[in-house]
Amino acid sequence: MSTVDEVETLVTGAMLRGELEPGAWLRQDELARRFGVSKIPVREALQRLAAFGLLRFEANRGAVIPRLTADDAEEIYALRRSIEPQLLKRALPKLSIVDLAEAELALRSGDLVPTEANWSFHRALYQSSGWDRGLRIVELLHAAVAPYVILYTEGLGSAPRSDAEHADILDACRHSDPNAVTMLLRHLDGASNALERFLRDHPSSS
Amino acid sequence: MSTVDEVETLVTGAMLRGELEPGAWLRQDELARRFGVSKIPVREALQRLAAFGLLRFEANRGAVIPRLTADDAEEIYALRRSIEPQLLKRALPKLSIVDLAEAELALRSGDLVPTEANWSFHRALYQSSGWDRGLRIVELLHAAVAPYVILYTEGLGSAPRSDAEHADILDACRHSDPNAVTMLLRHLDGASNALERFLRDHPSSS
DNA sequence: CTGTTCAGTATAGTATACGATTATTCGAAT
DNA sequence: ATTCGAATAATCGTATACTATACTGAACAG
Repeated sequence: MSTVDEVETLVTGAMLRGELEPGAWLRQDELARRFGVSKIPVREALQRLAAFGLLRFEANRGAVIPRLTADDAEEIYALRRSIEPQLLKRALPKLSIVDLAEAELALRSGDLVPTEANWSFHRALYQSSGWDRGLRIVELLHAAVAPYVILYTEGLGSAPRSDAEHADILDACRHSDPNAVTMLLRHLDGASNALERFLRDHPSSS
Repeated sequence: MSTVDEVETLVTGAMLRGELEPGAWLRQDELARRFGVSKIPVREALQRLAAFGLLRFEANRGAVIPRLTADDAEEIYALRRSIEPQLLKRALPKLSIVDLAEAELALRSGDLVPTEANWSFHRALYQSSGWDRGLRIVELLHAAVAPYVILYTEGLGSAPRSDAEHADILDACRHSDPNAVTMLLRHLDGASNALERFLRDHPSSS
């Protein structure tokens, strides 16, 4: 695994855990020091993430985590709803014991940040689809909304509604029940509505 | 526009025009010399493209244009069929004179490489959707299949079937006819089948 | 007191340099 | 003639170094 890969993993993880707030500037020297490398691999990793809009390079000002508008959230969830059900549909007949165990583990791990646990759960169910591009796109869509999902769930203590839906989906997956796909769609609808409502009520100060 | 952006545009364009064959190695020094810059911005641009799977970095061997399997093509077209109709649907009521003119221009420009003209046409119809992430994802999916589309259309002289479908779609768009969306879907189905058949008949030597 | 100019500082962006890894060449041995 | 291996060349990946741009704050003018 190259240095660039490692830095990318670390930064993506930080985003999924909500450690990088919207509007925050990523100081290249600081990241380089923190990871014990030079700026070069740091910049290359950031460019990868910028390719997906996970952060934005502004000329001579560096990389910033963009603030999302309600429209952004609408787009991101539209993309997720387009792609994720297909990933699940393809993975459903191929789901292994390991996949199911990982999904269950993600559900039980109360210590994880909810957004990271959420992605672990979804990834476990998708990873056997064999569609690497789609999986990667979806991961970064998750990371893009993570900072906001954390904002609106904090205080709620790991949304019980979402947890229940996850459990239901996992149950259906255990029986290779194709209803899992429509349940996933409804689950995404709920998440989408919640986030869009939050963003309209709390417009990020530019 | 930063140096990295320029290099990225040049390399993406080269891919869309099919100037970079599958399996080809991208020599960083050579690209740097060709563009009159150092390796650093070249590598950063390549990392952006690698993020989408448009090329792959192999440890200590550099960046290579991956060969597609029929499964890859299936995934790519599944993603395109998921995303592009939505882009068109959203753009349809907002299509401007300029968008339509650009689309028509792309149809008429017989001198362009077919894959580049094809993307010009589609982009013209999608760009008013306001969904930048989706647009970007779709562009790179186009670029990913371009080398193969060129292979199987060469000799055929700009597939007349596809051209006719484009003309029909454009016509529907002019009247804001929502049928344009289903026509687009069928168009993608046709392209998908053609490419998958080609790849199964001509499996790329690893 | 407010606005503006002008150093000084911090940071980004790119070029150069160099060790590390991989590919290639060429001669020797079978 | 073919294969093996060591020396050479080519290329990558990253660190260091330099330049350019943007931010900060103090001195000054209005």
